[in-house]
Amino acid sequence: MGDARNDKRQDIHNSEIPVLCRSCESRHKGICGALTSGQLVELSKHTVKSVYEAGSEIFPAGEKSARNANILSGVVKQSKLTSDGRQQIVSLQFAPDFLGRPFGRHNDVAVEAATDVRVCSFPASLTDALIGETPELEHRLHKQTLKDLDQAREWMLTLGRKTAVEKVASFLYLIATHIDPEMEATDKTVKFDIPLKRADIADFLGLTIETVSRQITKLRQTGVINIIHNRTVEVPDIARLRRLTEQDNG
Amino acid sequence: MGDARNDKRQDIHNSEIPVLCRSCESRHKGICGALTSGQLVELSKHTVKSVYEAGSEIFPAGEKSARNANILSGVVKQSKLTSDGRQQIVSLQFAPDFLGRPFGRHNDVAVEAATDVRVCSFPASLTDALIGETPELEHRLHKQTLKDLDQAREWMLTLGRKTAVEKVASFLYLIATHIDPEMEATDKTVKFDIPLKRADIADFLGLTIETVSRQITKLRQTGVINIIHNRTVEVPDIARLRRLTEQDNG
DNA sequence: CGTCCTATTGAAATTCTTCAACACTCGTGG
DNA sequence: CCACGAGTGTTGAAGAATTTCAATAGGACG
Repeated sequence: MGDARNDKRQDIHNSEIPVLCRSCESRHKGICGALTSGQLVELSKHTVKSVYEAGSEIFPAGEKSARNANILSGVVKQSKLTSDGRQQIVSLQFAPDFLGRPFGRHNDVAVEAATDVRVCSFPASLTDALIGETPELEHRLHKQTLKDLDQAREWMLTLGRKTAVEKVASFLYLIATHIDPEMEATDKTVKFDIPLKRADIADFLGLTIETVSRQITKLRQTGVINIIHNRTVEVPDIARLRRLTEQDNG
Repeated sequence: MGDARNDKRQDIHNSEIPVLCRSCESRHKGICGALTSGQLVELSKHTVKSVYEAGSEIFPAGEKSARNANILSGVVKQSKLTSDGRQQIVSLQFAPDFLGRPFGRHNDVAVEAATDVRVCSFPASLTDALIGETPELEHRLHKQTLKDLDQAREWMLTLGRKTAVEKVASFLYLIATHIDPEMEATDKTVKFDIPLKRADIADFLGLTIETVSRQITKLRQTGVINIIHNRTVEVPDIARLRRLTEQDNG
């Protein structure tokens, strides 16, 4: 990050870092990088690693979650429901993102595993206490919230103003660039697995399953993508896909 | 807020508070409440009050804004554009919200006055410096960012999964409850001015002007609202309007 | 082998948009 | 005082995009 505020990390020696945290991405890119080794030791005493199967619920909607977590691997979806059951996915999150709300705010969003997911969870009260003693921790959480806000607003443009093909192209482009950020620049063929099933893609794009399927077919027929298998996609020309995210001819 | 972290405000005496700030809503409900009187004096030396006419640009899109601001009055819209000119409003903001991005992050959003707007602006570098010395300030900014994120996600559900009538009802309900938060509970007839023109409402809802107009007509014909004048609306039964935000029959 | 889950495809129905015409308000200037 | 034009909002009819309903196919698993 090159952030001057990270100075306090200097007192961390590898030998003092809990085994649990040694190889964890959150310690570098995630929020745990704001903590001293002493704090990490304290945190790790209350920490549980767990695994959620694809489709299972991590935190229920509409409750102050008693625990927070860091994503270790997998993709997490957050979704909202209307009273009559229509669903909208409002966020996809990847390792090493933080899950849950600080300050006891309740969050009217259901948190579910989209793929199999591994997380490292700890009591929410502990997060709040650590925030109180470590401004750098709040700073990191704040930066993630700003990033989440940017992504939400970017997606509002997609939901409100893009056509069905553009939406599907935007989704594929989002996944491709999240799997490997380098991918944005490359001119080589790019191959990846879509971490969602069609129903989830539809709920993320504000479309029906059928429309998603038809648009994928259209992208395949025009050579923008190759479908290796339902979930496995090849993109021969990522720049062409990116162009399609904003103009459905092209 | 009843927040224990506000202790440092005890050293503020009214006599020491800059004239500029004395009657400002931001000092209580906004971010300035995190500052000591000394910091307020310092801030006020670099502060400018300005007025923007409805439709004028406050900060351009895609630049690191050199200044930040607090809204004193009026409604501010933030919008995103596709390369071919389609527009989506991603946020409406009211006094005493903070405008601009801390930490020199650039923000790919155009900030415009929806109504006539008064703001109190100051150099972004000063905000960053104050954040460094006052954790409570970052805490308040963080809380506003969390609120913005919740609103963005709520609106994603509206954009992705609601019908045209539901969208317009959601918009009217949003405005009604923002004009006066008490309004949510009342069973009396509620009257207010819509702060946006039809084109803006359309850009906020992901619809066309014509569809917005037709849905407003429909709501009028079914007695859900009375149109006093183009921008002036009466809602006889706010609970009925709220019900319409999630099911277009009702 | 049958069943469940996931995904695709077709045809009809619906919703929303596009294009076009018209109405209202407000300010300017003859 | 009235005419004119710009900006804003409404309405109708035709067209396009997406959804809905229905049928089918493939894979995973007991």
